[in-house]
Amino acid sequence: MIRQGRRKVPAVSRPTSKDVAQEAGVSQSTVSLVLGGKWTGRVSPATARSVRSAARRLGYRPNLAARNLRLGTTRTVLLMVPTLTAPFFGPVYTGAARVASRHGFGVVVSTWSDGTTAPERAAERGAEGPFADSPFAVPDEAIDGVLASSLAVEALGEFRQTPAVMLDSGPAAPSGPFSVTCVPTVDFGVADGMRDIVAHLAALGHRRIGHVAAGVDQWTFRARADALAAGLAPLPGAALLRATCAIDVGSAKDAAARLLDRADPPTALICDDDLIAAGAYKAARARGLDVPADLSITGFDDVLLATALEPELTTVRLPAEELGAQGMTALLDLLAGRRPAPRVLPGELIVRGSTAAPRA
Amino acid sequence: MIRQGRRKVPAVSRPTSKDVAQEAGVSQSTVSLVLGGKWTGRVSPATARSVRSAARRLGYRPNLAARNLRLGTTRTVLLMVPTLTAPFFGPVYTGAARVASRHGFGVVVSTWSDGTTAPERAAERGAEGPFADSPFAVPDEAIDGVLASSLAVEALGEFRQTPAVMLDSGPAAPSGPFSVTCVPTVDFGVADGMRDIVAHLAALGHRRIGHVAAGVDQWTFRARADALAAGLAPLPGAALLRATCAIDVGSAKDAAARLLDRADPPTALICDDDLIAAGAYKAARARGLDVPADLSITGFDDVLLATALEPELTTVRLPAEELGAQGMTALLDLLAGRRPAPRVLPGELIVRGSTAAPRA
DNA sequence: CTGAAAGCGCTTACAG
DNA sequence: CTGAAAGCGCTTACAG
Repeated sequence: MIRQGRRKVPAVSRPTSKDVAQEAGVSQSTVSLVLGGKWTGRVSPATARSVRSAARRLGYRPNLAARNLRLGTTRTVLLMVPTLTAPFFGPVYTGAARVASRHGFGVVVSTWSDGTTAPERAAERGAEGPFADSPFAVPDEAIDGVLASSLAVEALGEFRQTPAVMLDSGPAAPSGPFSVTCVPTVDFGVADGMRDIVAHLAALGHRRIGHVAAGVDQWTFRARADALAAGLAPLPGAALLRATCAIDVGSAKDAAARLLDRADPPTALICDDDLIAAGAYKAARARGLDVPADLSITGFDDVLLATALEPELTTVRLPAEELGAQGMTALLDLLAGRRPAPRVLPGELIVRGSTAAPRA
Repeated sequence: MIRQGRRKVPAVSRPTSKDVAQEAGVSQSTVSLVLGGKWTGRVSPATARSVRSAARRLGYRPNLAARNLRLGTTRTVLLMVPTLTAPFFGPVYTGAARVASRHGFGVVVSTWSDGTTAPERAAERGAEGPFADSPFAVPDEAIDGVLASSLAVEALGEFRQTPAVMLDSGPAAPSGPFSVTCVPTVDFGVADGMRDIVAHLAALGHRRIGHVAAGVDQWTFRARADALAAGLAPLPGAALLRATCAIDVGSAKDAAARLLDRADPPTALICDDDLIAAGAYKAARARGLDVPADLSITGFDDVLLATALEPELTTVRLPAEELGAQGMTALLDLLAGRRPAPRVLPGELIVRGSTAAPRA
């Protein structure tokens, strides 16, 4: 009986394929063939039946570690996202896990801004487990591929050998150890979404626009800023004011306040994220400004919060769950030796109650 | 070279402990001893050094499948939660993953209400992978233990052999295949939290109280209802009205509306969840009621949404991340052969802007 | 149609 | 202080 330092061996050990073979009166190979679904033409139907019933009787489940060792595959994929505490990435996980499970793959997730930083983690793990020098909770040998949110570009260096797909990182090469051609991407059409927002606001009559921007140097936010500037440029008399903040309600409130407290405040606030929009609502309310009568506000993402706010938020819906699903599909393609084409998921402008014509 | 149906073998295979041994001019056993940290007194410091540097030079990472097979352990734990799309469980995961990673354990998560039901999943997996008859994305052989949200009680039957810890399921026996004594629990002090809410509202002068209750038959919600009734009972002239809903904003809005549209509407609404409170805000606004002047509203959980609402929500903070962390600590204790005592995490009343004295 | 055997990469008694 | 060997439970040529 194996006995590891801190762990008791289960009272009764689980049946193996050898046990099933014995029970069915056949060899281990036959059991493997039948249970692995590769028996047709090689094992008689009667034998197959008896193997199956023996397996059921014994409650046999194959040992995955053994299979993985033999096959050199783990059927596990790593999802790297900044956090699971904020609203956006839960659905990304859900979508990814859905398609993974459909193909017999599991998903483990690694986050790096949930309180602990990567280096701290490395130290923590090193303190206890051997070989624990990866900054991530999941060692790279345990996975077949990685699905990484764009923020993870540098971290990807860790997994140089591992097939990867980048999420929302833009069509250009991430500035890491990778070239364009080797990392497939799935992106949102954020530029189109921003153009739709600008067009919507312009049609309502807004000309002085404030941009409450996420202070994160990332393709997805640069693309938003660029599209906003481009969309506003042709409008006669248009002005663009910008304030930058972290992606949280408090920081966003402050940034919005800076814009609203100007001598010439904007009549509309375009926010890079729904969370930022929530902060903008607060800044408006604190100044007695009615949304949307005194101030129009827009968001990005369409997370649950967007419809919980009052009035409900006009925003661009980014299909987060679909991002996870498409990303996983691309990764599975890659693992199967195919070359997935870059994909773009269109954002959709959802007009709700937070936008209206500016006061005359 | 191994070659599996759908997967290419990596161009250059990863170095094994045998390669390291050769590079360092020692045996495989010595490599294992050194890298496993069990060498002191058994291997000379000089040899240890040379093994380490050989490992570094080759970029050696141990093969986890092999280690798991040998040790009969996976150092992986399954977290079963209803969803990762709603706000509460992200932090639970974060807390669990944090302590797990500190002990060299990984966490995989399994959700069952994210669109797909368990039986559907089983069918899906069966369609592709062999042996895929578990309803969960993670087969039970691949894990050492499970951390399960109370909603998962029936699902736990799947993992009869596996050490488990229940989260927020109450101190009594879950009505599944387990008895009290065999499943450790970590619970929230929801009854105390509810008592605090009632006391707070009563002190403000409220007597007609509406309970917008989650229509889920679960210990945590039954405990809230019981504590509410118990807290109100001694108050002279107190009345309790109840409406039931699903835990989403739309359903909650309808339930709150039913209470507010009565001839004798309540002056305060106690909601079982912050999401439900958001629905109550909407029902109030739709009727032109000011919160908190015309109607006080309280929530439960203190998710991000609570401070995004306007006015900010008075609620009971349930330390979700701590639940995950404590649960994982208990599970790790269990795996180490210890008997973790049941734990209760106190909720804390956070008074914000959504509660005030009723109108005279 | 079926079985005996090799081997995936580790860890750990055991023998020197 | 160090090495040779067994064995974890699978899958897959290979031989009958």
